[in-house]
Amino acid sequence: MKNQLVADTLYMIADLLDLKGDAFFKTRAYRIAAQTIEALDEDIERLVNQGTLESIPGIGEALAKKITELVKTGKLDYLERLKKEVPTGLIDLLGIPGLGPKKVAALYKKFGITSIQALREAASTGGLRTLEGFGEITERNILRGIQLLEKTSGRVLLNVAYEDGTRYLNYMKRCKKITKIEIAGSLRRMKETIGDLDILASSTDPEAVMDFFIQYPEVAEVLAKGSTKSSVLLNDNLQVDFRVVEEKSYGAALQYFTGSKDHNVTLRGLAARKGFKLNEYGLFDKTTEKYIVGKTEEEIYKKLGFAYIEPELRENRGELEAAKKKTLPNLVGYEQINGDFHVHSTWSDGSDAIETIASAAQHRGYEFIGITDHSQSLKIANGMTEERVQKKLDEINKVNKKFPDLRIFSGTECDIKTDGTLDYSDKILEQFDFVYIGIHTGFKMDKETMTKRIIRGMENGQANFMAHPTGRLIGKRDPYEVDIEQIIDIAKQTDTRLEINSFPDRLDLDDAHAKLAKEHGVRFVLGTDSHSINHLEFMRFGIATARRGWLTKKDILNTSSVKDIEKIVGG
DNA sequence: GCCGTTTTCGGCCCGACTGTTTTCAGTCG
Ligand SMILES: Nc1nc2c(ncn2[C@H]2C[C@H](O)[C@@H](COP(=O)(O)OP(=O)(O)OP(=O)(O)O)O2)c(=O)[nH]1
Ligand SMILES: [Mg+2]
Ligand SMILES: [Mg+2]
Ligand SMILES: [Zn+2]
Repeated sequence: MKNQLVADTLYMIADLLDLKGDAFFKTRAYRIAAQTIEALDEDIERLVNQGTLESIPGIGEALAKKITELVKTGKLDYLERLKKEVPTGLIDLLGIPGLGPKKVAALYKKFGITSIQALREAASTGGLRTLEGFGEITERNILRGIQLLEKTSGRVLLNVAYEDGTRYLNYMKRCKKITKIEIAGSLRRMKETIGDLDILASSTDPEAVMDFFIQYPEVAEVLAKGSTKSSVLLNDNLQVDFRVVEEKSYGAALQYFTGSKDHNVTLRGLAARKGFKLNEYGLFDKTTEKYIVGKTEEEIYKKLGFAYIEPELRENRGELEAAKKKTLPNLVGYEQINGDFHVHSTWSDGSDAIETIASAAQHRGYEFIGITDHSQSLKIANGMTEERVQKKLDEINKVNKKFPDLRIFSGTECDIKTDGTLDYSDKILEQFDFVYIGIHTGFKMDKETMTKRIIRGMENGQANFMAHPTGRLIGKRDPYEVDIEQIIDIAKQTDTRLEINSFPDRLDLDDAHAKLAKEHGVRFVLGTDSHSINHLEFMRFGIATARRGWLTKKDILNTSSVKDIEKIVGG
């Protein structure tokens, strides 16, 4: 797929045009198109060949022409000419916090600075202050910005941000001046990675609350501090943005601060067309400026003609249209999960015994737990030989008797070998209550071979669930090459449920693929892939991913009763 | 550059904090 290449090229053009000082709305159009293409399920090459690029919102005649040239020739004349005008090194400088296109362009025009190294030298020798709009403090801030850029690690996994956020919130709740407080931003939307934490509070004494906010012991640096808004950097380099408003604005502020940005921009645009003004202080009459509502999110969406939209859906992926038509799905709830299908025990590479896992599962209020150890060829993970399988089944029977209120399902995470056959004979597979199949070795295959391999696995007849269907590890490993649309079709045909693996660095299927699969009639299971009982809590991130994929209770087997699950597996 | 049940031209979300400025531009949320 060339989608990412096309998107990256459009982002680059947008940056270069910004640096050139081109019209803001033009560069925004490039970014919107880039974003749309990045999120596209379809192969852009197909659209190019069909000549249907312009059917994509945000792509018109001019962009379609450029994209077509890029996809067909691998080059884009327009970009080559731009690069001659604007050095691409300037794009790196845009990554420095506090520096935008105007300042970077000024630095280039006046001093010929095109690299971070050159900028650092100029700033540290006091060489920038002669430039209009630049002073001593600007020089210091630039040096600090370069340091921040170099040490900051980018985005963090959802669970890391979740823990940081929970700790900060617990600290803030000790502030007596706060009447309401909660997490907003991408963490409230439960996105798979988080760029920074966003926290909202209401108070009649914002200054006192701001002081309390920056007193948090984990704060390494205060980046900005005002009466309604402050930002800090934590010791672990995560940034935290904090806003304080009055209670009558709390709902409007929560709506604003939860985002996403695209959702907000679209919603505000629609509000304006109806004669309103929407900002973080409330919904106002555009002409009289009169406050209409703002205390709760619900009343804002309602006044604008929308059903309430759950935070996980606010990505401008069609939720506003659905909310208008009142066709939003009733999302699966965080409390509706009765158990976990994917847990490793000491029989393979898990660190806890089956009985320990059972006890932890019961403690979580689960009605069932599925023990899924690795299959025989996965020796590196202590995969189980067929003889050991028998012993493990015996143990599960015994432990089941000790836990009358918990059903322990005997499962397996059976490897799909490179030729698409499964790692156990049918005779063995039949003895498990359920069978997960998955790819664990031989990731580097061409798309067609990998797709055939997985399809053969699903068509085996013994497979119930497909584990982590794309094999990605967020920030560490790209998904293997696979035709996900074909996998989805065959999953539907063979009644193989696709997993939403809930381990934070997997979240696989991801939200967008889950949505796509659901639209094709596929059903799902959630599994944490726990290798220790401490991982069982990752279930919430799998549920979040399911919600972000517009899934409902009935899409997910884990919400069923043990009796109903037994009709499908383990029967 | 895109887009259209008020428009094919003229809009395109709206506001806080900072530094350098004497009234605001730039950057960021
Ligand atoms: N209306 C409006 N709201 C914005 C804009 N930029 C950000 N916001 C709102 C929506 C965002 O979710 C929220 C927090 O901003 P962040 O930059 O932290 O983004 P977010 O948390 O969504 O993603 P992140 O994981 O932090 O990158 O502020 C904007 O340009 N306009
Ligand atoms: Mg954020
Ligand atoms: Mg933020
Ligand atoms: Zn596993």
